[in-house]
Amino acid sequence: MSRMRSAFTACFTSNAIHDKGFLGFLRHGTPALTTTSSCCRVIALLRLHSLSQSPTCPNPNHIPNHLTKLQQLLLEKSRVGFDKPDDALRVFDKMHRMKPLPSVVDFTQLLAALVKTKHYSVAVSVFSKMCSFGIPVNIVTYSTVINCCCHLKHIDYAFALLAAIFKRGFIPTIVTYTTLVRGLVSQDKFLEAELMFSYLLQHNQIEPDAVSFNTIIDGLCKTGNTSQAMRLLRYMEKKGCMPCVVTYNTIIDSLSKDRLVDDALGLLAEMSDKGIQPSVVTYNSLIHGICNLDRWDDISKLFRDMDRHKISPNMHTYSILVDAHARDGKVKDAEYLIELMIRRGQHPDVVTYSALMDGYCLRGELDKALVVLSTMISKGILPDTQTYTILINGYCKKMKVDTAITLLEEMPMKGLTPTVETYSTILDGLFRTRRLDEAHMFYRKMLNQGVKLNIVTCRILLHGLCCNGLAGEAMSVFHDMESCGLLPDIHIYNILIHGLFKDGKVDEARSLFHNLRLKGLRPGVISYTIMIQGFCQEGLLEEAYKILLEMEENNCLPNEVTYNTLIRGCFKNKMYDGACVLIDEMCAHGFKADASTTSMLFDLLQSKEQDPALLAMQKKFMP
DNA sequence: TTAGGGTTAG
Repeated sequence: MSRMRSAFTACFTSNAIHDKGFLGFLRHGTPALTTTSSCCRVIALLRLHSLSQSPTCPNPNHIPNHLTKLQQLLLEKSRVGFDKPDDALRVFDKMHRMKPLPSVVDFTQLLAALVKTKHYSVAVSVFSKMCSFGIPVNIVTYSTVINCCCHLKHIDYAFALLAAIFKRGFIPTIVTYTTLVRGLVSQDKFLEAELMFSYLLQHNQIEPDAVSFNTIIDGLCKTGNTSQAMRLLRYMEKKGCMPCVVTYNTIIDSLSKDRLVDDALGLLAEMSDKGIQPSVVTYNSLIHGICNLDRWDDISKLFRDMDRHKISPNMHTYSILVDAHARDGKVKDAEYLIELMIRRGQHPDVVTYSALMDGYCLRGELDKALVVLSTMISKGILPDTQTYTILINGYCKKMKVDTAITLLEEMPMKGLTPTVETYSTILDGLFRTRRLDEAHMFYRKMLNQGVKLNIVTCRILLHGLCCNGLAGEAMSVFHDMESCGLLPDIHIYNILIHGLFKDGKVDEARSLFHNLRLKGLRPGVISYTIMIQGFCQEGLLEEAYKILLEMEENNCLPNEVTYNTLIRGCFKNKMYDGACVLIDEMCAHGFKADASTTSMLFDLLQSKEQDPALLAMQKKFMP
């Protein structure tokens, strides 16, 4: 197991750590910016333009007949894309033999057509052919190819192209820079993205528009800095750059995910004050957030609001609802929602069906999940990585880890790449079935394959070690985690404290618990209950009771599990008076004795022991 | 003329 530890360190030292940094120019005061904004004027002009044009808005499918055949083809293809990249290559072949040579715009449109159908690598190779044939390119061509490199995760190539732009004397535009910033964000390099954006602003290299602000706002939200995203929204307004529906949607979504649904609803109201029309995406994010809080009444309100705005629910909306019901165990309702969406002309996809499968797997009804899978396949919808992960989880929870591993091995043959979640699920399965050596080997394999561990993998690893009596090993892994800069959360501490108590390491458990606040973490009801259980096990009833008082002082109310744990502790330690008081207190809070407490109580009431406190208790419960 | 464009579901 110590090999597991060193492997763990190696993995984390090579991983980038998210930093909750925020825009330097907001933190250190605002430099002189000249954003009084041609961008806003452009937006305003565009708005006027679209308003005045709207009655006779040109048909986007209409192709003017003064264009050459080639131009017509390219215009059409840049709209719909090429089905087969080979077709684009053939067109390119013809183009570069034409005399006179088609214009740079024609060639750039060919690239745009490839981007449309996500054939990024083909676009890059066409571009390099263009360069070697000496076909002229311009800043738009470069920006298009930079975008392709970013999508291909070759951010270094993208920056090499920026260097080439400077070398050839072209001037990058806001689009070029925003594309690069977006590339950095998508590669988890948010700090660099932020640095680049604020540098460009400070040096007046760009006049940021809503899209460029949205890109940074998106990055802030994705790195857990929603409040900074809010500040940037206010900043862009102050600078006269109008936020758009996407700006709001990005922040509303992030707030909803942070469970701050009321703040998100506040932004919805703000949109309406400013005359910004919400979209179905706005509502979907809100519905998702509200579902997570089980505020069903609010969902009906939102649906009425959508109706008022003439916005119809789409596939995402239904999928969110299917998922919420399935997770809540209401699989029949989830099934009904799928029927309803079909009746309303929406087509459930792999996400929708997988959500339903997950619902069945969570209930342990693997057979029904498999029925959903075959329904899905019969409709021509192929399972994806997430579907496999859900099924693998279903099999692991049923202790059928070998079948789960077979599914994992099947994935590459189906063109699917398992994610860290897929691997972590199997790791959990191996630990649950106490196949420790295999868990170890599997973990090594994960690391060798370059799987980037996340906090959930750490939880599974620590939990697996603790449950198998290896709390000491878990502690070593935990210290490595800390020294590698990965921030342990409260769940990690709960797992460790529980494990340490199980191993009889009371002092270590106590000191971890006391360190929580130093680490900026707040113990929750689960943490306190684990402490109570641990102390009770060790016969330290006084300390256990002190924890109960401490949690109340800290406004963390004990729940049914907390009371039952402490009451059982009293029983075990023959503290029958205390148990009686606690039982009354528990009932006064509306909680009940659980099965295990009840059976202990029952046994005690039958007992022939002559303890005066026990006799008093017998008198109380069996008068 | 041509490019970034996002945001939502498992």
